[in-house]
Amino acid sequence: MPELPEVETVRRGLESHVVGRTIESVHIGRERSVRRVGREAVIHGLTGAKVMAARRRGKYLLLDLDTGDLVMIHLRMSGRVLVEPIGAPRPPHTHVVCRLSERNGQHHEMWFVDPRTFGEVVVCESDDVSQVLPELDRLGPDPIVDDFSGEVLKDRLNGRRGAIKPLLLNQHVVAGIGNIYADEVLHRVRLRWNRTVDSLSTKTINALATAITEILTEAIERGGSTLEDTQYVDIDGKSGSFQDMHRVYGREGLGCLTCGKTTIRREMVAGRSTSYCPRCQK
DNA sequence: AACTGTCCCTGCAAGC
DNA sequence: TGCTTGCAGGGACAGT
Repeated sequence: MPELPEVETVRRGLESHVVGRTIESVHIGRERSVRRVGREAVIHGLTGAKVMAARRRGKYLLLDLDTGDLVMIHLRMSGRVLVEPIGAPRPPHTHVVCRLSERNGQHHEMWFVDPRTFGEVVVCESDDVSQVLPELDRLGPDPIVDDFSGEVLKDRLNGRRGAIKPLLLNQHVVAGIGNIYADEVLHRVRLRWNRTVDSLSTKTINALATAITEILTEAIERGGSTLEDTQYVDIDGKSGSFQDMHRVYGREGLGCLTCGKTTIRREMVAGRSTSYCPRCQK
């Protein structure tokens, strides 16, 4: 599933392949992918616009256009952004196609591909961002692009109750962590998913913040995690390799790589599968 | 205000 | 073999 490291990998691809180019034409194959503002607004907003920058906050990709408009792309569960030469066969579920201006004698298309159609593409005027994309204003700090530390995390957890894992998944607390990295972070800090916030010492919260930054950074360096089912790939269609470093996620029934003395257990927590080592994580 | 459960959607794997 | 069922999951939303 695309989480912060996967989205960051896509952002870097956009930076090298799309920033500086003009979108010459747009085709929308499925209305649902542009449901928020509609087909006409996306076509009108993108056509003829030059992409000036590719940014990211949490799992949200943001493209600044020379027209002053902003593009938001969210991959949700199964979205992909691909850049391929004109004429390359489009995969099933290619819902948005942008023809890019020539570079080094080559024309390319940027595709938004999304089998499960939870993802979306939004285009709006910069002045209207808060109105069209109110969730951006509610995001917690991004551990990579914003200042982030144990102090910041403690502040974000202040006033919140309950189990730590759902809070790590809450984008209002910290932006960018999803199910895979929540489980991996908790394992590194040796915390069970159900540990309550009020049971965590300052020292533990500091360690949690450090693990968040470290794991996300390591995952970015490896191009994110590509799982068997959703087949996340980067903008060139290449897989990530951080899945090889997972110590709990997707390892149910396998031996714990940390203690080597028991097997990884999995249970459903708030509708999400949760993997942990019952010996290492207390 | 902040928590929990439900829903959106498709592809795939497991089970009968 | 071919169907049905369950699972994967981010985030908006409704209900508490």
